[in-house]
Amino acid sequence: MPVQIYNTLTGQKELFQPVHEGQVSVYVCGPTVYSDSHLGHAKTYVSFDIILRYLRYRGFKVFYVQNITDVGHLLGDGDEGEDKLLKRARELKQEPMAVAENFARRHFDVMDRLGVIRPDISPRATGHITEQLEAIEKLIELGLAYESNGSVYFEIGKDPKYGELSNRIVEEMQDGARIEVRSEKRYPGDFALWKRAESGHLMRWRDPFSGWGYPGWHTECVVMSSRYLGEEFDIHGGGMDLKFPHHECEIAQARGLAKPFARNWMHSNMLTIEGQKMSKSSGNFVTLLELFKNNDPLIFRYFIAASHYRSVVDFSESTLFTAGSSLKRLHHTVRNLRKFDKSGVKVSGNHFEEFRRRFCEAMDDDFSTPQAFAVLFDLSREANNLLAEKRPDPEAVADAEHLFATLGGDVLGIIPKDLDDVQTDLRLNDVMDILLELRAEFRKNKNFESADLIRERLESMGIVFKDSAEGTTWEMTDKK
RNA sequence: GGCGACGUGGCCGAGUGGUUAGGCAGAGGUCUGCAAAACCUUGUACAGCGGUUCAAAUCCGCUCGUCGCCUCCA
Repeated sequence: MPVQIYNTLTGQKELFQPVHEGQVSVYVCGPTVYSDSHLGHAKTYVSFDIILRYLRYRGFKVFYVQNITDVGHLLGDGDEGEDKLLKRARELKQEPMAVAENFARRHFDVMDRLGVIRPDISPRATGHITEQLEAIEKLIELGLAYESNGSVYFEIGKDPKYGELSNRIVEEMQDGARIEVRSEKRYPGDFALWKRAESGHLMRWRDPFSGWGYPGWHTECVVMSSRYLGEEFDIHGGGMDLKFPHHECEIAQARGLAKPFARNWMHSNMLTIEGQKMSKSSGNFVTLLELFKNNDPLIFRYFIAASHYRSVVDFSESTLFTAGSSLKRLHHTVRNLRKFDKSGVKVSGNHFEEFRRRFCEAMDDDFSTPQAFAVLFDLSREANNLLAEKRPDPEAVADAEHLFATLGGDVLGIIPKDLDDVQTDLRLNDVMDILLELRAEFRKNKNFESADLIRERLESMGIVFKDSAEGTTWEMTDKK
C-alpha cells in the first residue's frame, strides 16, 4: 500500500511519489522568533513531526528543513507599521539578534519537551540575505518585480497563475480587502520582496536599491528551500494560515524564477481555544511554557495527535484532561507488558501483526492519526486480555510490547522508553515504604480507621494508593 | 462580498450507499474490609427539509448554523 497525501495545490489526496526514489525532502515554515512559541506552533510542528516519523518508519530517508525567521516583519499591513522583532528588542532593551537567538533557543527547548525531533537544518533568514538579493534582482530583470522608493515589490498581475494555491482571483481580491492609501505599490496585492530601511532601523543590509534595506518575508523560504533541498522537492508544509498570502507568494516567485519547487503542499489546521482562534488581541493567547507549568507536555502531544492534522482542534481544560485519561490507559498497558518476565524471549512478529497492518493502513491514508490511535486502543485491550490469562505466551507479550514501542513510541512519540516519569527524591520511596508497612499492619489488625487515615491524608496531597492482590503501590497524581 | 472547512450518540472524534470505529464520561461486573485504581462488558448517532435509489447518516439540491482565511500570524 502506497502512501497517499492530501495536496492543497490540487485539493485531493494523491499517491506520494518522491522526486528521488526512497527519499523525502521536506520544508516546513518555521516560527518568527520574536516571542515565545504558543499552542498553535505545537499543533503544526507535532503534526509534521509525526508525519516525518511515519515516513521514516516506512523506510524513506527523510531530509527535513525548517527555517527560523529572525528578521522582523511589519506589525501593520503593507507599508506602515513597526518591525515586530525591533519592537521586542526595544521593549527588552536587547540587541535584535540577541532577541531572535534567545527565542529560537526557547522554541527548540519547548519542541524538545514535546518530543518533536529537530530538523536536519534550521536555516536563518538573516544568514541568506545574499541569496535573497540575488533572487530579487533576477525577478526585477525578468520584469516580475519593480523598485519603488527604495523598496522592491513583486507584481502579482505579471503572474497569470497567481492565486492557484488559495483559489483566489486577483480581480476579486479588492473586495473586502483594505485599500491602501498612497501606496508605493502599483497594485494593492503586490507584495514586498525588500524594504528600504529607514534611518535607525537596526537590522539592515546593503542593497543595490537605496543603499540599506531588509528582506520581506516571502523570499527567504523560496531561496532556503532551494538551496538545501534542490529546485524541486517533495513536501512544503506549514499552518493553514500561511496558505495565503505567504505560500501563494512563494509559489509566484518560484514560478517566476523557473523553479519546479514543491510537488506537494501540506497544511495543518488551526488550534482554537474554547472555540475561538488564539490571538493576542482576544487575550486567549497561551504559550507552551505557560502550559507546561501545570501540564505534562506528553499529554499535550497526545491531545494534538489524537485529531487529524487537517482538522481544527479545540483546546480547553476538559479536552486536555480527557486526553490525559486516554493516554494513561495506553501507558498502563505498556507498563504491564514491560513488567512481565520475558527473559530469553525474542520479538517474533508472529503475534498482533493484524494491528500493525491496520495501523499502517490508517497512516498511509493521509496520516490518519485518529484511526491509528483506535488501533492502539484495540491492541491495548487485546494485550490486557493476554496478560489476564493464566499463563500468557511470553512471545506474544514481547510482540505486543514491541508494537507499542515502535508504533506508539517511534512513530507517534507518545510512549516514552521510561514510563516512570514522575521524578522523586529516592528518599521519598523509603518514607513511603514505611507508610505502606504501617498501613498494611493496621489493615491486618482490622484497624481500618488508622489505615484509612494514612490513605486519606496522602490522597489529599496527591498521592494515591492502589491496592491489589499483589500488594499496594502508590502513585503521584497530576492534579494537586 | 470572495475562498475554504465543517455540522455524527452527554462530550471529543473516525468512517461509510446496505455489516463494531476509538476515547472520555455513564451503567453493570471482577477484585476489595471499604474506597480508589485497574481490567472486562455495555446503551444512546449521524443539523433540518426535499430529491435520486431496492436501500442514504453516506450521493444531489436547498435552508439553518459553526469555524478559518481574505491584514502579521503555526
